[in-house]
Amino acid sequence: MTDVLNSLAQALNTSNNADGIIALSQGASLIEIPDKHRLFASGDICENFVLIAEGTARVQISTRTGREMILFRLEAGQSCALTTSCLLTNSPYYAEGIAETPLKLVSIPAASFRTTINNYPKLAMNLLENYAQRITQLTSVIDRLISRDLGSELKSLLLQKVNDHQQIKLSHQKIADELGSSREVISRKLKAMEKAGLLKLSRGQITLTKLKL
Amino acid sequence: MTDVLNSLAQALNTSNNADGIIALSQGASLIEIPDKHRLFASGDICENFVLIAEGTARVQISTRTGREMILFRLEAGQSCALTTSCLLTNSPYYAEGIAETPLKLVSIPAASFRTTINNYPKLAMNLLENYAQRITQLTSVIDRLISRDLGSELKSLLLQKVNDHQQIKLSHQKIADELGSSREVISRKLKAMEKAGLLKLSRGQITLTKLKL
DNA sequence: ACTTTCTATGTGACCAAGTCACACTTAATT
DNA sequence: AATTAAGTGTGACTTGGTCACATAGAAAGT
Repeated sequence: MTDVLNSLAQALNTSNNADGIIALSQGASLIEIPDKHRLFASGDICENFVLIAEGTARVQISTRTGREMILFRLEAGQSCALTTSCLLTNSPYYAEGIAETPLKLVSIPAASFRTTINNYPKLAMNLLENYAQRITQLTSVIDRLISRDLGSELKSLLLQKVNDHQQIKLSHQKIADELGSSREVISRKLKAMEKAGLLKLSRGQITLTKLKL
Repeated sequence: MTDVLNSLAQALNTSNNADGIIALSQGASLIEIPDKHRLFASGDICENFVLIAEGTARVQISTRTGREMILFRLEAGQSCALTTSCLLTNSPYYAEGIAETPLKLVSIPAASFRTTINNYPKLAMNLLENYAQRITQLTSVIDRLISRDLGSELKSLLLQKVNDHQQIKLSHQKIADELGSSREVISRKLKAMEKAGLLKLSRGQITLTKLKL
């Protein structure tokens, strides 16, 4: 149980709010999740409030045809806005959550969550700030989707993911998933950029030669 | 000032939390806005927390080429999630807000907002529930965008907007704006549906004949 | 080393939707 | 009646997504 408390304190950044932590911890449990595990799927009903104590996860949405798009990532100390949203509106998930590393989660049953949040403003504030971030991120995703300028989206993703040796170690499929596009389209765009001398392609890796923002 | 308090109480649904209302009202003001007025534009910095006391507004995003897409609408008693989000993350608006009727707004300067929200959990809870709704709506917008099945989107919009006489009184441009599409595309889709005998087109109005969900 | 089996990539054909440019039509105004 | 503005129609073109494959490279087993 000390683990749970520590994780909570660390995650919520509220060492000075022991009451809140104790209250929260009634019914709370610490869960360990392996890498790549699916935390929730589209259509699932949300039954627990979840806070990430350790690791990172991604939240993505996908189409019938198997195309995916990453909405945002969650780091330690963050709660999933979708989860809270589903709890508060009693609606099912629209998206799915996947562990990108092994995770430690603090899980609190919906019932305890609803009562606790009323008593502990710090938690509410933490959630609010979290929401604020997500709203901004979601709006920017929409902005990207509606603009449909895949070329520049691709460029900035490459620049964002490039390592110290001018390399990007991602398959075309992973890139497509990040951008909500399809593998073939990304392959073609990259091929064109290679022909233009901006980069060099090899299996599972892209090496930038001239590409600047 | 009584007006402000009444609006606040009504909007927040917190008649039993007079303290909060009074605290909030320090620096708060009641603003009247005419129909069609632009409340904020993309790139604006947010300086006030805003709560709708009366009327409705829409929040939309637009591209360079002039295409628009409605993200969600705000009714009386709701705060704009984008506004709160911008306040909390200190980031500019990504979208714009337009009055769809004459509005009465309660406006609270950013400074008062930040301090007040810590003291009044009810307000935080109200905002949280609001956020929860917006997250759901934004996610569903993304879902629609990524699926790109304009045909069925169009159908359900028509069914949603149809009046008692099987008519929809919207220009093709307005429909395109709701769906984030372009006028020409909507015109063509509608034309095709007319040829298929599902509806009848006339200037500024569509009459459904056979269309069912 | 060789074969099987993944996973990653390349490519053509086709389709859906957005963009551009412009014509045409109906309604409102002067 | 003439003019203006708003709404609609349409062709040509472009981008991006889908489908159906072919090919290539890596990894693992025999």
